[in-house]
Amino acid sequence: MRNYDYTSIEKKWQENWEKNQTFKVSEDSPNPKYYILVEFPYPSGQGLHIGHPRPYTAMDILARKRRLQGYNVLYPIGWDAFGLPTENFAIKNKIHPAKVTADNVATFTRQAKAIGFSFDWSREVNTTDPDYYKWTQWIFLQLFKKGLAYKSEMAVNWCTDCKVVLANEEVVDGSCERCHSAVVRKVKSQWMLKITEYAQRLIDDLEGVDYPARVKASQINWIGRSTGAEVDFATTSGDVLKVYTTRPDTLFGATYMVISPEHPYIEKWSGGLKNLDEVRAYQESAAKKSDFERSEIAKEKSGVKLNGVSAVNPVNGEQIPIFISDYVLMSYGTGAIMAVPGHDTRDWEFAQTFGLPVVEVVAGGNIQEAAFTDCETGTMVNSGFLDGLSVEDAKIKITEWLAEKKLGTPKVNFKLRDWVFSRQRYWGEPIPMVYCEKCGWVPIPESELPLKLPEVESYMPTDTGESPLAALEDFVNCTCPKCGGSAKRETDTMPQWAGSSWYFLRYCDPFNNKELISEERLNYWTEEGAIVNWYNGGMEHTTLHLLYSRFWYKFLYDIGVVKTCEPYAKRTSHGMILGEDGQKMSKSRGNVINPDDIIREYGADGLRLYEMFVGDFEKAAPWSTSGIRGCKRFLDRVWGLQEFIVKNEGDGNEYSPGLRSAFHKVVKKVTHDIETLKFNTAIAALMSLSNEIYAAKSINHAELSAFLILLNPFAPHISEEIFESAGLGILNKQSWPKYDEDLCKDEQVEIVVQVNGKVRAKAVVSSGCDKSQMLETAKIALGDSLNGKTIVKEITVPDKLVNIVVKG
RNA sequence: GCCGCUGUGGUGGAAUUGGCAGACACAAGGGACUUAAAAUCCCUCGCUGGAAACAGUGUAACGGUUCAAGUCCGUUCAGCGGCACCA
Repeated sequence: MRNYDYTSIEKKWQENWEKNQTFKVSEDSPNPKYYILVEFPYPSGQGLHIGHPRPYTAMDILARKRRLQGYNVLYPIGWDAFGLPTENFAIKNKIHPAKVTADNVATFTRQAKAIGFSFDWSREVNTTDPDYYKWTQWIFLQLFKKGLAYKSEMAVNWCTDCKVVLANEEVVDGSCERCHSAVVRKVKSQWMLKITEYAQRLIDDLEGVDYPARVKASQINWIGRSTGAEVDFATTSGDVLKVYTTRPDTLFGATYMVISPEHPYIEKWSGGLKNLDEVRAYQESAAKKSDFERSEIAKEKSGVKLNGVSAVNPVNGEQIPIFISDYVLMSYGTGAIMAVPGHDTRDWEFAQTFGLPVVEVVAGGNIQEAAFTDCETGTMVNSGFLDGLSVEDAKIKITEWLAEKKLGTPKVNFKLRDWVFSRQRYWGEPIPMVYCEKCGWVPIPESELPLKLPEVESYMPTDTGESPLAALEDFVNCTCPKCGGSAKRETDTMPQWAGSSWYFLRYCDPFNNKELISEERLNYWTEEGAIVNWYNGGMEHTTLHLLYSRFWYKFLYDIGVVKTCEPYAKRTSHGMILGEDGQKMSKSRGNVINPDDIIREYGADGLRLYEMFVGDFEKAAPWSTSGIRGCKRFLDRVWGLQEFIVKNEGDGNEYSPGLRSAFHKVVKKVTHDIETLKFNTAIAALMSLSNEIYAAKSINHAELSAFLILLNPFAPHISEEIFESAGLGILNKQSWPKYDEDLCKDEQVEIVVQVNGKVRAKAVVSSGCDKSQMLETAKIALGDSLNGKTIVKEITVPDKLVNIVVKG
């Protein structure tokens, strides 16, 4: 027997697959389709991270299994290649970002191929390819035409280090998701996408898809739906101050109002304000604060009373003061609130600070001590016609009352904000819009797509908040497509999330330059309410890419480009691979593992097997060098199985009697475990089976074939090699082994014999025997230990256990 | 604060969903082979007592349901993730 020379074996099979285009998929197959998707990587300069192979191997296992099960499998890959790190690297090293991208893609490709992923490389897409981003731009134009893309002057999140605007989703704990630098507010004119228009559907349609509960919960949480009412408060200035509240039932307890420091009424009222200087000073200090400072919870409530204007509580006619305070956000609801200090914690704190009256309108707590916010148990008091009602009933009654008096309407609100879609950087898709003094914002004609990124001298971001493209006069100056007059191009580019919001569609028809995707291809790949059957990706994208791409897909559905309203039928999420020290891998911690080193030392199959064996796929797992050694040891033993190969007796297709049930059981286990992402237990079952074969010192062709096919998705190279050298043919042309439920059972089974729930003996019975036989055997096994005791109860579980309950 | 999740040996983790807790590995210890080491193979391996058979005990803590609880229910503690001055 040859040595297990994994390096040359892996190379041999990778070349074989490439030459034979083994994993190339076409639409003319008679087999049922199955579309498996992994998140395409951002090709960074560091090369493939040791964490990448975890999800990619998992879905590769599924893809290989599905092919062996007779499906026409699409398992594609591509590159999400626009982005800041590439641009920054290009600036630092004075290389064009396109060149940096090409180099990085080459490295990633080499590494991915070396791990033996069964991607269909012929469908590779790259978001920075003009033939690709032509369609990203096209989608933007459709959004604009439907009024879902608009330019707006607004306070945005500005990363001081990246010098770029961030979407809300990209701000984590007040700092930049990517570089962790401080994020400040900056007023800028930005392209926005109306994702809020889809908020309700993004919640509702989660019902029909198979996502992990935590993913659904996160998205619902992020969208943040609440129900309540908008209520109009008249002011002494003769205006109507509209507020949003989830607790209209507490209206009688509203003793003051608060508006955001950015509220437009402040300008309107400025003439009549006696303390305008104080108000202005507060507005300024609020504007200076970063989002993080402003949202710090522990801090004291601050604010300024507006002297010279007050409001009237519509239910009881009482005059109440109006304050400005930064605890009221302009971006949520109406930017103004009615304050009910008795029943809202923030209002209570504010009232304490400013010595404002606290009125109890829901009995059940102690409002001297703290706000009583419970909606379940309280009873309405001090509330006129609401007195005596439960909170729930009071909400209904007051809402009806408000509607009748035309003072308020029921209202649903969302925390979700529109998506800030402009980035002031070079390396992104140009936004295909021009600004004309006469016509305003005008889309460029679709025939001019793609609007290519021009070559520039300097990619340096600017502190002024302008894109580097703004310095290019040839690019900026253009003619208005509508009136032919002179106009200027938009110089901001799209965020990285743009290209990834629809890439899975392009895989179905990657070279179509007439349409985003052809009708024919779309029909072929769409089924059962979605296009992608199974999408695996990181939890960190739950409220970013996953939400964005659902939004775009719904939009494409609305304009008739796709056939279903959800893109992904099933979503799963993998855990991270941590460093050996249990910390996140990072250069600064010095705990980074390089996949190239691992492949050299343990082989691609060893790496794949280890990453699948390391633990629960959905949980984070620390890297372990001795752990991968164990997996390599198993592969060595698999190689060693070749010593025990014997010719089958009989017709040559049968498992040997001694291993028959073991094989059926393992086929069943591996078949099911892959579907539920329990790769670790599937591998454990294969290890056990291998140990049994070692004990038997014999494996016939039927057994070897089944064993190798089961192992193949996990360790494709070694399994193909042994399969071939045993004269069994080409493994990837075989079909997935079947199991027989009846043959999974052993003829004799060991049962546990308990007395009063404690194990007292073991016994062997024939499988499936009846209750009386089990009891009889159990009593023999117990011997005379039951003497003198009264049997109270006898419990039997078929093929498992007998429990005899005794007294005395 | 709200929402979601998790807690099992020295370690990663199993346990057909209520039926022998610790599968499969890793680490450790002992042995075989070797001049030696590596590799490989064999044995031991939750804790307590015992030479052993075995007995007791044990799944974060306490309580409950049940013939039977890691699994179900209640309370508490600890940790992780998401949201968060969102009215």
